[in-house]
Amino acid sequence: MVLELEKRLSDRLRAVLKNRFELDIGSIPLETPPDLGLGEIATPIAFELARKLRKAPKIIAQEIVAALLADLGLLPGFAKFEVAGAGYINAYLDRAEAVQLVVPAEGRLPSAQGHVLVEHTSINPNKAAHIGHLRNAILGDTFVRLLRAAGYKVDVQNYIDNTGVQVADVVVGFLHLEKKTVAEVHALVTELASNGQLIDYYCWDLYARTSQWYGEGTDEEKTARKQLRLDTLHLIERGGNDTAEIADLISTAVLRRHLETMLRLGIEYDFLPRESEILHLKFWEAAFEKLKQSGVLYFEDEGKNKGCWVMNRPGAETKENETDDDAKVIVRSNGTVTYVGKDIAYHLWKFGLLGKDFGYKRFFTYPDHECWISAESGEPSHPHFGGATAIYNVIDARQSDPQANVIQALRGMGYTDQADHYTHFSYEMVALTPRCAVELGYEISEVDKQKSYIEVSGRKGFGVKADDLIDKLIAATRAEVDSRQTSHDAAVRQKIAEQIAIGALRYFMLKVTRNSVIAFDFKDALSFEGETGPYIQYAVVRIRNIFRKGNTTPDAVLADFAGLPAASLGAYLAGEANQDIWSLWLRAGRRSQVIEQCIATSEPAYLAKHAFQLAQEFANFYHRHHILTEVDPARKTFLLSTAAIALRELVGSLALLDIESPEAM
RNA sequence: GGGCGAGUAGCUCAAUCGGAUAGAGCACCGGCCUUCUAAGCCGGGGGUUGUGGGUUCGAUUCCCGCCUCGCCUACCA
Repeated sequence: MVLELEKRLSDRLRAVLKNRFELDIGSIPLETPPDLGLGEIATPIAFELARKLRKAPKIIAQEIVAALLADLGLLPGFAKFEVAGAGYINAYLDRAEAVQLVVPAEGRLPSAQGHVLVEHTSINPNKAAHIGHLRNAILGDTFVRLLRAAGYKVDVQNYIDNTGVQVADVVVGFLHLEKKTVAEVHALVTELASNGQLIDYYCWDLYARTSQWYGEGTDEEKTARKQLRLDTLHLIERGGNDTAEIADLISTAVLRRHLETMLRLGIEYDFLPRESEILHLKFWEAAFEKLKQSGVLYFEDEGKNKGCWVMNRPGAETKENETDDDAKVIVRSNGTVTYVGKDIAYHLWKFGLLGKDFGYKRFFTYPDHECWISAESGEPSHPHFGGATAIYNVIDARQSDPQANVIQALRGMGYTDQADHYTHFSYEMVALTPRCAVELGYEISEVDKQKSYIEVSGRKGFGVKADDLIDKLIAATRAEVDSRQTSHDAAVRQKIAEQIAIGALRYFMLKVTRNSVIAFDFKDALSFEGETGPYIQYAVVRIRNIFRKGNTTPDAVLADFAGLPAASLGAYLAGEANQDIWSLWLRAGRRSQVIEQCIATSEPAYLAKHAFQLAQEFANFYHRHHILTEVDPARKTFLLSTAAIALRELVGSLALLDIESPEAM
């Protein structure tokens, strides 16, 4: 509703400025006044025009308002306009008309065009997922839901680096610390699965042990171990040997665990491109030719990068006949390609610019769709991925440099449109508070104790595993549900506890904007009061109880609502006494506006905030108006309608955050 | 050294393109359950927005200097 009315207003303002002042203003700045006494929509446009027109802003505002009022019929939904302060123009909505716009639909946007590819999660398949990975996946998954709500066709990808050093490190652990053969590793994977034990947990410890082992022993031993690590990496990259087989076995088993963990949070994927295929299907070779042809890569024959193929960094000033030692190495002097090089090839594929494709195999089945994985020679019949018009990479802020290099390469090759539609959806890490680290039994240094947070480290095995956190949250909510829901049986209580726990976790990760570090603490994460998922879910449960006790349904109530005359609607929404009700309707009418804002800024936190504020306004309404004891039947219908719309908007907003709305709590 | 980000209430965070009186939650203090669920509501104290300048009708927001913190900056992936 608000989005629609804002569009009407800015169109009308543009027309007024054109007719009256012969001005063509591209976009009219609109904002929300600080309180409802000053209207619902405001514009400070008169301030901007003051200098251009050589007039006081107040005079300009008065002229604009006079023009708007003269043709008020051209602006359905608006009641009046006023000049306030030094020159603000405040618009007051026709409240009865506005709520009638909210009832039929909210959350719809003019359908967006385009095929979008979102990549998220992308955990190295060598250990269990931890809280940092949860932030990534939850952010990505929520953004996918927002894009789909706006009408985009979206494919969800989870990139799997199954041939990297991290996988190599656990393979070194299996081969040289545990001295296992391929057959023994195979047996271990089977045995763990049959005992209900988790391979990713097993690898979590082994990876930490191996990392520690590299740094132990004499200098000679250290050098030898380092070499062992490199040799193992190369064997895995090459493929077709026992070492690579172990890597494949482990990374596939761990990957499956990651998909299971994420599914607990309702997160699903469409395609899992793997680095092994990027290597074996020679994506890089194809990209290398294009990069050389376009001049993005050049051979350095001087300076510290002598013998390498390099590219200039974004913003680098290139001087004639001078070696740029700051250039990014893409092909090393020994002929091997760096990570960024492979990433450029992969991103050319994402935009359909590489001239090559993966093979595809089925990998994981969700209730309503299949998740595919890359393969050298796949199934004959398969969907096609890649060839997107816009991409979003949910990757933490520490990788902004390599991401910028990939974008720079695309731009350098002349793919400016693609570069413009390449979004590094960056976010800050999840760290632990020192208190939390101590609670988990880690020994931390005096220096770390003074910090407000400590970075988690898979290498050190330092962190909170995702499944452990989810289990802990469910246990905590289950205890609470058991004490409240004595009439429900255990299965129902468990279901409710899971919905609340997952809701709390997702909200916890989403309420903070992307670029702030989350200092994780069990105290905050296990809190279900105040600005949390459960607070919002609680509002939903209360509304459902009203309908249950009132023996009616939202649909029935809204059908009656249609029969209410506009005049009585206006009366129910007018004045100071009803301001909380109007405020709730107004908030309910903002979903489309919020979705649009989230997409424009790549920031799901605005939707989380919106859902919370809506719940808060409902809680306020709930305490001030006792609905079921209202004696005037028409007003009772109106109050019930207010609850019905609040319910619809709360459930709808939560669904976009993939937070379920329990029946009881 | 260079690049990026951050510094806002005791703590954790918001604040739309530069807009009106800088807002929430937690914590603390005081009230509210025979009423549609108290995972709730109401009230209270709490701020020189790191610091010094500048730009202008207007700065938490933009520019410059300084201070503090984090991350990135390898022929690692």
